[in-house]
Amino acid sequence: MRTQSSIMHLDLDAFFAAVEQRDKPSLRGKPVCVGGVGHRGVVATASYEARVFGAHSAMPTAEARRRCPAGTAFLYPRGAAYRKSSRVVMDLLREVSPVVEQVSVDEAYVDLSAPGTHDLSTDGVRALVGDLLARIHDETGGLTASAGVASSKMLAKIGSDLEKPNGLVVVAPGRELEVLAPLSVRVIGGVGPATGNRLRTFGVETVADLQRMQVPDLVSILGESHGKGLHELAFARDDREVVVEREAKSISAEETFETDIADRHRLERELHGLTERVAGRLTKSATFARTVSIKVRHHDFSTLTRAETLTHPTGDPVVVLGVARRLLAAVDVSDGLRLLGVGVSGLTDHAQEQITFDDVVEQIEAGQPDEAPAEGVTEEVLAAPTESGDLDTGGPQWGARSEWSPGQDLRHDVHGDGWVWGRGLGRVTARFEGPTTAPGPVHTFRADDPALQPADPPQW
DNA sequence: TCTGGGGTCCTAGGACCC
DNA sequence: TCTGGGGTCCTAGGACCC
Repeated sequence: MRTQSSIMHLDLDAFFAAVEQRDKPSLRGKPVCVGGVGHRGVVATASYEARVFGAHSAMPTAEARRRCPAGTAFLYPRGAAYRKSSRVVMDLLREVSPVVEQVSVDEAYVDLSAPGTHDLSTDGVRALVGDLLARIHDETGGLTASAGVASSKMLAKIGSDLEKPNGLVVVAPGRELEVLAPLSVRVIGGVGPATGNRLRTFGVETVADLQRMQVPDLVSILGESHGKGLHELAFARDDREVVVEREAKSISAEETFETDIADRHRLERELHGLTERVAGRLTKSATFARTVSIKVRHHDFSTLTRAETLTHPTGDPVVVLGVARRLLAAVDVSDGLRLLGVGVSGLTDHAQEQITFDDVVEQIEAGQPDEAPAEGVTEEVLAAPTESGDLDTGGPQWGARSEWSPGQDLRHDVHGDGWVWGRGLGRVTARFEGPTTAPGPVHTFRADDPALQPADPPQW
């Protein structure tokens, strides 16, 4: 904990939904849910208008559809559009201080003390961050953010949430416990539903309750690390620094299928597509992995993981696929799988160690040729067409197929720039408008109308 | 029509080594 | 025919975060 309020946490308000409303004027002031729109999808972000009806992040989209009125927009995420606005915001943060820790696409910590030139009095911080929020609004075409500034990461984060949206809370040094005590234990990072319930059975609901607990009791309830850590945080003792760069520790890809898959051949094709995505990112980041894992979810939502560690790091998609196939082969899929995933961990940026002749002999003698693909895996298999189609084209994620997806940007030869309102039965309905136009007209086309093209996100 | 996708960290047990 | 203690690596599962 610092003696000055010099750590800022910034959070963009209902980010995905706000970008959609910025780029689609007809949706401004209306309920919007962004996320998976299929029957197994969940909401990633609900606009404030949709929250009024009870929609929120992580809610099944089917449930959100039930709660929200007709005319509510349900849109696939447009990752490229979000990354573009995110970049603008992060660049603005770096103008304030070079020490910016980006936590996610819409969230970051900033060490305001790093430049050594800012006035860190409460009034000084208010002026500095107030200006920053105004600049973010102006340079992103109207997005708003909320900020908290405090003596620690924990309090800064809590502060940014207190007056959302478009809020600014500066916790003056010395006032931390006062702010913290009456709040729910759930505001503390790391206290989720399970820990919250656990604590409630011991009569602990607020941070003040938590402060009255003895460390040994907390440790017996929550375990060594969590128990001690929580006791510290309850008294606002938090020394975590703002760190600019964090190296990735794992890379993974997974997919929930529209309907469960029991067919091994189809699962193999899915595994192949997922492995391609993972290995592609491995290659792109010039890293190598030593552990390959798969993840499987059954119809009843029971989930298992299986992993295998290689003797040498690899970046070879054929090797990753070979291990993944071997792991999948040992899993019972007869009841069908709801989800399949592939991951790599034990990442190093060193090139693969040179495999010597002796190593190979050793492995063969041990009957464990783990650098070699499993039986039947060949380059040919890897080159086979995949279920997921074109990979990494910057197109929509979240299970969106190459079909038109709700929310997607498009261009029509005559009508110009617009977006997909809905599709089905070989038709696609589009609205022609953009961030700087008035709400525009709607037209319906054949889905394969040659006058219709996918387009890049618009400039606001 | 219940429950996405991409991550991090922690725990616990077994293997193995000294 | 009884059984240490510590450390590390690996696997599997679970809580949590956005």
